[in-house]
Amino acid sequence: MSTARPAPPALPTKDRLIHAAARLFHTQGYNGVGMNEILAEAKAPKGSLYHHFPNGKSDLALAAATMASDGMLRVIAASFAEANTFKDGATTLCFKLAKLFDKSGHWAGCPVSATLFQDAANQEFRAQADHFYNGWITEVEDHADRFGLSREEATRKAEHLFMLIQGAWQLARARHSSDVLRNIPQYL
Amino acid sequence: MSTARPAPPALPTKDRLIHAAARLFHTQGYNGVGMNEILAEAKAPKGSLYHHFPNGKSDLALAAATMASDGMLRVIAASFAEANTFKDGATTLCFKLAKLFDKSGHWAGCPVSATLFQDAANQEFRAQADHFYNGWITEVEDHADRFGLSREEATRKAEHLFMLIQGAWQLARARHSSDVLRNIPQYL
DNA sequence: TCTTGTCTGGACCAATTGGTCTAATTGTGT
DNA sequence: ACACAATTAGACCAATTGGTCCAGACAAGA
Repeated sequence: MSTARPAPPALPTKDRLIHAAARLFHTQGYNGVGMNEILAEAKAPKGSLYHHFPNGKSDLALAAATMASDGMLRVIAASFAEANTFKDGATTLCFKLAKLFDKSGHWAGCPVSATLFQDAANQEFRAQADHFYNGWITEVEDHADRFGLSREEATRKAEHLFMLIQGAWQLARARHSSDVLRNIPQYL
Repeated sequence: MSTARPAPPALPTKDRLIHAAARLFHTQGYNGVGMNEILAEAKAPKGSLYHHFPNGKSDLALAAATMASDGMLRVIAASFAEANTFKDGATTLCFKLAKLFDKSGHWAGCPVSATLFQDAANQEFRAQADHFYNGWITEVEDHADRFGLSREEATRKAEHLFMLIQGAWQLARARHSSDVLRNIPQYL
């Protein structure tokens, strides 16, 4: 048939690289992933990588973390969009994250810390991580505002939720189970 | 003076290796540390390392994590030992950890996850991390018992504290500040 | 003193790391 | 058809990785 095309990669090379890097980094950590591994996963040659990301691995890490952070913002928005109370939104968020964790094979870590918490010397990575985290907290805060909470109370609740999720996620990895994520709402 | 001795390394080689590995791992992560770096830090030759730790890097990581976990158990015990309420003990613990975080240059991560959360394939590491985390939680639980809480309530409170500390620690790294750790008690 | 086992020192190794470079190919506007 | 940039392909590189190996230093018991 004339429709037997070689099935083009669907995504442009640059995006395939970012997606491959994001997946590998947040599963194995920045230092646990080699360029060759990323290249193989993205089915791209070395030349393309250093064409799109002149600074190599670190550029790629920043791009991957940015994409992951944007995704998290969307999950947060979707969770709170149709909620009637803060706790409702937070509960939905926890369940959505638990599902994502399960889909990753009960292993993936926080995409931001796994990708950007490299070593004490890399201040650029640290600053970016701070920026992403604050973005998530602000997003939750803004939704909390909608429920009539004061700004202080909104900040307090948003940071509390952030900590619980990060902490539960860590425990979930160790236990290979997302139960602890689903149990978060009892602490709110 | 006759006391100008060459100052022997004070600690036996094996312990120097464990200490060096522990410090480097929980600052740069398992994959961010090379054997040469550990050897240099511990001032030990390669032969000694593979004599004391026949399985090399992974043996060393397990030993380092074990030492770090024992240290954490002692910090927990010290915090709750002279406390009159659960919240008192938890507060002391948070302040002690904040101090440790500051001493590390506002950067060190959780010694267990930084050392043992390598990749999905390494089940031995994951199981050990689970074991250490449960040890910490049980330690807190036992102290909660002392204050007359039911077993369910003790477990609930201990896990809650664990999550808050882990999450706050993550945020503290990104922000380069231990404030968030000292603020934990307001959520208890 | 001689021996036996523990520990140290470091040369050496194959494999992999992140990265460079250039030649070819592909796409686009004229 | 042509020119010109954007992209791809992959050979190649120095440096580093975790690990092996063995000759010798050292200590303790006989």
